[in-house]
Amino acid sequence: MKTSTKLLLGDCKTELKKIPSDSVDLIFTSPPYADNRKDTYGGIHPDKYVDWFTPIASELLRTLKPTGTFVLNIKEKVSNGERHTYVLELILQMRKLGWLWTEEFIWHKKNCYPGKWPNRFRDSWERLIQFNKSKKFNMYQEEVMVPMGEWAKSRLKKLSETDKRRDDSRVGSGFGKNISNWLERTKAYPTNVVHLATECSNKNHSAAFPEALPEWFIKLFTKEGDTVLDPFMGSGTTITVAHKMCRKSIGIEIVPDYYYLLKTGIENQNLLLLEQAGVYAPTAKHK
Amino acid sequence: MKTSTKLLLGDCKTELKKIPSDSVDLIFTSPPYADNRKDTYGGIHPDKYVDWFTPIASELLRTLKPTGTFVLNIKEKVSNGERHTYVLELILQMRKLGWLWTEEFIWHKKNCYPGKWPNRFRDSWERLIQFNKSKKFNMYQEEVMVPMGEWAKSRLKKLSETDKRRDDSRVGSGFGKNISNWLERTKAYPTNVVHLATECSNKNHSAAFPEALPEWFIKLFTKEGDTVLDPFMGSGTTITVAHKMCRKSIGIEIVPDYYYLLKTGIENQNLLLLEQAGVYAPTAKHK
DNA sequence: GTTCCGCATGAATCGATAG
DNA sequence: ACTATCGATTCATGCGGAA
Repeated sequence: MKTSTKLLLGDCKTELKKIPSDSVDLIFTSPPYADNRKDTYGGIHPDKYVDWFTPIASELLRTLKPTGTFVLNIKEKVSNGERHTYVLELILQMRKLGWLWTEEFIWHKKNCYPGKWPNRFRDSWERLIQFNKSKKFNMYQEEVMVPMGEWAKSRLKKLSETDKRRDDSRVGSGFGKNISNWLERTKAYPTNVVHLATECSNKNHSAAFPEALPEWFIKLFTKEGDTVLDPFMGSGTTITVAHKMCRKSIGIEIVPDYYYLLKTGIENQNLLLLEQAGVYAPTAKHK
Repeated sequence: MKTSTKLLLGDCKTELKKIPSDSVDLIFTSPPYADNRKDTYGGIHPDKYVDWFTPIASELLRTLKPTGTFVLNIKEKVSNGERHTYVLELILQMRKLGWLWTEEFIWHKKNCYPGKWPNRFRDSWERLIQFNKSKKFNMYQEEVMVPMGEWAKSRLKKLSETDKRRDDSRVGSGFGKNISNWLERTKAYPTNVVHLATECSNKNHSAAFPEALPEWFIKLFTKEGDTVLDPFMGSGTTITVAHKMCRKSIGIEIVPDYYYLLKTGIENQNLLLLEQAGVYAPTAKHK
């Protein structure tokens, strides 16, 4: 299982040129939202957002394999009491560049930012816009199947608890195998709404999105050994997950602190894997 | 409690002209999606959708009160493997006409249409796009508050007891006022994701959306006696709900069958109300 | 070892105040 | 008039210490 993680320090507009054409299976990224991250990408003004993103989108199109997918996590800000239109304009612009707008997934955030205003409710969803280079792209739907509705879920829960108790008195009866059959039959294909909580107050790293989010799309659009690209790496959630899932990955980050933090993190992770191999492999022999 | 329901038979583009300016508090509608309802509005081609809707949007803007709200339920079709862009273009066009794009709610359908395709999942959400005529509009947020999450509820209960004790030792510090705020907090404001089930297999009428959907927005944006308009009435869900909720309403429908069906339905409903009044009012006297 | 509670913390938004 | 900063508002979640 050979994986590699390549990290690039710099502005993705230029760093992307180092990546060969038709080489990436999945681009999953969350670019700085307009007027955010002032310290890094200069806090792009909403009105300039499309112009800023256009050359990057072109480079991304070049690097993606024809069978690959680009998932863009973004949400428009409120500006002067209205939702700003730069995301809508961005989608139209991307199509002009040659991207296909295949789908729009919704990330329904279980725990969204609090607050109260006279004219609007809390914003609890973000866009996950799926673009493709061609109509034929890889999609591994079975990898993200979910347990069926609450009815089946609760029933299974009780069933399995009963079975646990029964299992003590029925060792080796082959009953467990039936259960696993049940489990597989109660799975269904998901929809285009992903319902996940954000990971806040995580001491070590505060990411824009939870690991489960890139994990879901990496499972859906890549297989082991494929290449995942995140041109706006940030704290590196996408890259970390890709690495854990045995995908090759390329991350680009403009802030040195983030870059070096993740570089060290990945190196430690590799070391840990080596250690574990060193620890567990021999003990297994002693059995 | 005087309510009225006015039903108009015809193309809303012309029928809307009969409605006075600045007279409507809420427009809630689900227009025929592109290429749907071929028999009625001629199955508007996706590429012509914005042009077709523009004059209607202008008329709607005229009829709405400055404090009113327009909620548009719509979702783009898949066309040639891509999501069509007519909804995005429509939003941009509406702003050119003078509408403010205040917010986009998501209707997350609990039970969405079944199906399986190799390149996409089932579509389980629709847009509920909120437009306004001015930045100051009526919004009755308390009307749609929801029970807090189980976790917060149990914790708050205990927290408030601690605070009660503290309150005894701090009389007159103005602290008590905050406490009473917290004590009554068993409900929370909702978010901009509305999570409702579709009404499937309703024998008599197949509506585009469940009654709970217009009900939520009617509660949120109008009070009793206000006027609700649905220019694409269809089977009349919005109008029926508005009538039940003691709002005045205006419905426009181009298909005679739908029009007469609802006309009869509303008349029967009124008759029922009269009957009930006739039955129960006298018995009350005998008590 | 559980369960319970206190606390910090968010890709937020508005309105007021200040340059 | 137009932009920049700041405080107030609010709620689900995970962590860590306590019973």
